[in-house]
Amino acid sequence: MLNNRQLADTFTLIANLSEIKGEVIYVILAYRKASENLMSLGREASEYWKEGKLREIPGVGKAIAEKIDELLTTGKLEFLEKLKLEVPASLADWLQVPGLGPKKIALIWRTLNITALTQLETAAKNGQIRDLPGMGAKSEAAILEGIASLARRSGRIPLGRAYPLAQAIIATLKRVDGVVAAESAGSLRRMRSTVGDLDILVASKDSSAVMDAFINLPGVSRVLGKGETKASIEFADGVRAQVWVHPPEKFGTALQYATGSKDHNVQLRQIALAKGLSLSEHSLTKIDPSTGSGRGGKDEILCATEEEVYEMLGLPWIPPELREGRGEVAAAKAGKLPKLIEVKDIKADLQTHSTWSDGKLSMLEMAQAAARRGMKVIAFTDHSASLGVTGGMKMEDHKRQADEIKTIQAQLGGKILVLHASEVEIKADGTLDYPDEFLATLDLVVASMHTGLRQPREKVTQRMINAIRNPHVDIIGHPTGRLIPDREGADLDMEAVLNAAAETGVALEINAHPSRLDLDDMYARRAKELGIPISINTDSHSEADFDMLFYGVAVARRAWLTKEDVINAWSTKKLLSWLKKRGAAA
DNA sequence: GCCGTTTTCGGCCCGACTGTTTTCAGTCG
Repeated sequence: MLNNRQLADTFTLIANLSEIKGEVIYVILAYRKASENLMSLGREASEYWKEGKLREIPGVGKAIAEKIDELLTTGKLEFLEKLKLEVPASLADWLQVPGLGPKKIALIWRTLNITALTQLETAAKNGQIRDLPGMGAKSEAAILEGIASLARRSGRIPLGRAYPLAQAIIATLKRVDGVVAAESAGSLRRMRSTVGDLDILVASKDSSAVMDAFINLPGVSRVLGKGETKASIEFADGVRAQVWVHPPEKFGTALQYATGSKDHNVQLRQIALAKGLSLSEHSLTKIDPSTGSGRGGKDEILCATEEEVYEMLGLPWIPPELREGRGEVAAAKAGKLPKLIEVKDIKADLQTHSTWSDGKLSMLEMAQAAARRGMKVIAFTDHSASLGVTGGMKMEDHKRQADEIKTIQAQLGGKILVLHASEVEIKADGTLDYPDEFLATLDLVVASMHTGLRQPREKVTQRMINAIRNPHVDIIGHPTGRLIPDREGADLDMEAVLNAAAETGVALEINAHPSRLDLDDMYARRAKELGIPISINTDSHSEADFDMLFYGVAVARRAWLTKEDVINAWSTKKLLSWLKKRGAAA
């Protein structure tokens, strides 16, 4: 059974090949839209399919629904096979080359009759590109550069790497004379778990000073472009960044525009149009009814802040994490935006590790570090025995750990409550690492999978559901086991997993470590719909790890979660009573 | 190919930058 990613990849391929073929652009946009929507769907499309409700998926109409049906029934798609005969599938890879688009690809392919990326490289080296109509020596060099940079780049950049880098760039740009403000934009500001490049927006009247500072940042290997308002660079490791500079009085429209997402912006522009306004990164302009076009001059409305932009459209300001075109504009219109959870709402960290397993610090040091960050509760979830590489704890070790907790609790006083817990392994055979009688003695149990993640869907799903059904388990840790950017999560039937969680009331974790961010925002949002409590934990192994919390909160915000949805934001009293009730259910 | 408080046909965001053009096409976000 194909999952959403595989379906989405299929429609992206159709879009890419169709574009090279020269299909009308709106057909291509429709396939792309369907692909994006499949990727951001909280449930498997196959579930909709079983219910005969494929067309309820946004962007899926008659034609695409039929294609999904064929793919899920037969695993193949006649339409795509025919398309590949017309346009070789390897040409789709060429689109990855920066500066190469469908038109140039079609021109080169049809004229030189080559289809492989290596052939393209050879042709460019042999000077065969420069003589094609509309091309020149520079285009040829750009293609070679593009292919080389493709080799350097390893796909999207994990947020955990992009965020600190962007903060450093912003700090540098803020020191440039004349700079009033500098902020991240794009998917980075929306806090997606991976970003394509770093987008940064600067407010200043003097754009050239900013541009100079930008292209001279340490580590810059190439300047990809530089104009009056926009410049783009590549670092030696292949990471790309671009900066926009706008005068302070236009910063609101510019930041709004640069933050996206594309979908969100399209919806805002439509609202603007309905009000007789044209929204651009520069301003809102009244549309002249006689020409249908915007006019500059006195009809221009400038917005220095984003709040003003949204206000002009009759909307409350929408937090960037929600701006994915997933219903936030309609919610804003209806006054039904959620009051999103914030870092300061988090009062408990329910997955942390100490020297009892693979943590770097003692429980006392960890508890003090957590208390310094405003935590009122910390649970030590040192690994269970079977996870040998982590120095997992044997059952008999827990007596001594419990004694140590009594001692440090006395030292810590009322500053922070220490819970005796465990991150117990969901073993490959589906059983838990400790027997139920022992689990019942712990304050809190997190159950996680670290091994056997590549098991077939049915087996790994059943294994997860076993753990969810164990009444002693309170939280499922990093449910899919994905690692960004290296490892896809287990092939879980997430709808079945979420339904089981909804039945038993177990909490699902959003692991805040930027290499995990697991659950992701789509599943976390679906979990909320099903009434499943969420737990945001840092999984800290050292003091610095506690500062990763905001990444997890960002995922929760992207999932529309409020503090009521997250057990770590509950009062200590409510949290303890929830834990007690779960114990009593056993 | 999708969609509907412009509703079953006719729209579908739009501006910046680059390289090739001598007024524009292609790419990108």
